[in-house]
Amino acid sequence: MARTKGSIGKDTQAAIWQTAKKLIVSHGFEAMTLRQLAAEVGLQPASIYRYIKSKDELLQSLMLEHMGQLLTACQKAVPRHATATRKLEAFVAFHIRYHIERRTDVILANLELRSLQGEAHAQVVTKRRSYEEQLIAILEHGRNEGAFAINELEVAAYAILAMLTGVCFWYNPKGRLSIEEIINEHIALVMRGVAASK
Amino acid sequence: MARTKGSIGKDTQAAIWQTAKKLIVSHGFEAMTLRQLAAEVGLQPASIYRYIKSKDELLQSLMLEHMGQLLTACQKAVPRHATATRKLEAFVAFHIRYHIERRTDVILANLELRSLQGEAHAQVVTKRRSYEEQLIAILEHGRNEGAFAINELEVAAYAILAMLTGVCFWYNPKGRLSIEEIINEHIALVMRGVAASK
DNA sequence: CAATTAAACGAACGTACGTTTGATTATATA
DNA sequence: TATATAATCAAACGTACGTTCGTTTAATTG
Repeated sequence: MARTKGSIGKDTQAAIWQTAKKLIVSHGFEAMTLRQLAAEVGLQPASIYRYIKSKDELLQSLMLEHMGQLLTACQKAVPRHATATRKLEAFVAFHIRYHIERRTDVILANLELRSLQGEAHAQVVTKRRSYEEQLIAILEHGRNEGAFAINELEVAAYAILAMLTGVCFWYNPKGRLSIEEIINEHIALVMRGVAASK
Repeated sequence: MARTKGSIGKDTQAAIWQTAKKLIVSHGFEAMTLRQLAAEVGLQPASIYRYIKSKDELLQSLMLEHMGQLLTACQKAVPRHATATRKLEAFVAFHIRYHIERRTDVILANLELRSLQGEAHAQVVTKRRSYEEQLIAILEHGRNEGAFAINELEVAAYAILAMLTGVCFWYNPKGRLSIEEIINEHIALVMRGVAASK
């Protein structure tokens, strides 16, 4: 056989990416083989190479794309002119919702950074830092306003991000709690955690 | 060559375990090769098999040992008869200190669970659950006392654990903050986050 | 000091991986 | 409808992996 009936490059490309994400998250990047990926997509191993340059480049694409989208989505979701309290609430809600809806991408980006090398690794780290700085800026704004009581902005930011991202690892779509309920619980924890006593 | 001068099994065993942890954390379990491990320890690949039954069994040993020690250490560190507030403070302090001091083990246990299979996987998950339940019990105690205001015990527990464990991933021994300072920041965040308003 | 055990070695095995090459069939274009 | 292009295949390459085997040397024991 060669070209198969009904085969369209765009669809195959999408299937490869989606399947790759799933396999990487469940087995790890190193443990996933291109043969396994090809088999799940319904191709021969060699055919993958019409769509990727190498296995490493596949991981790079997946991670850089995810980080880029996360940054732009965040900038849209958090209001630029508002109180720090409102900004922080918006940030928490955005982060949890975005991360739950793209759990696969998030887990991948968090667990496979060490499999990334060279230029791409540096780029991902830089983008992650940009994202962290958006939260740090909000916390600083709140401290200047007198609304937040925080000694160490960076520690607080890391703590909050770890807490929120952690949802990805236990969230169950069939579970008792809706995304909104989960968001509200976390908003309560975070806002009380940073709020200045009155 | 064969047996080398001054070679002692106990030392080699320890070197293998320690080096394995380091390599697994930095490259991932699947990416670490036994040849690499042997080379760093100063052995031929075959010699590793005097100390392990297989690569998989090595990971199992490392993870089960870590989880077991974590559980017993926790039970010693958190007072059995005290207010929920004191218990929670003790738990936060213990968790951060223990996790920072054994960052390698912790990162390994958190990132490589998916490389574990069968019986060992189930055992690790069970032990992790036991640990989570210790925190849940403290939170429930505090809610019954009226000291904590928490709607969802489990969500709060997961959130707190994620936040505290996150320290392992950014802590820098040469950084500006001491372990005590980091612990205090987190105690502040957590205690205010869960405290009932008076 | 002889015999036994402990701790390593060197060489090899089969397997599976990422990747390359060139041919083959389906769709799009003119 | 003839031609060009897109999408896949089958087969193979070299490499590196986990692991096994039998041997060799160092330390321990009686």
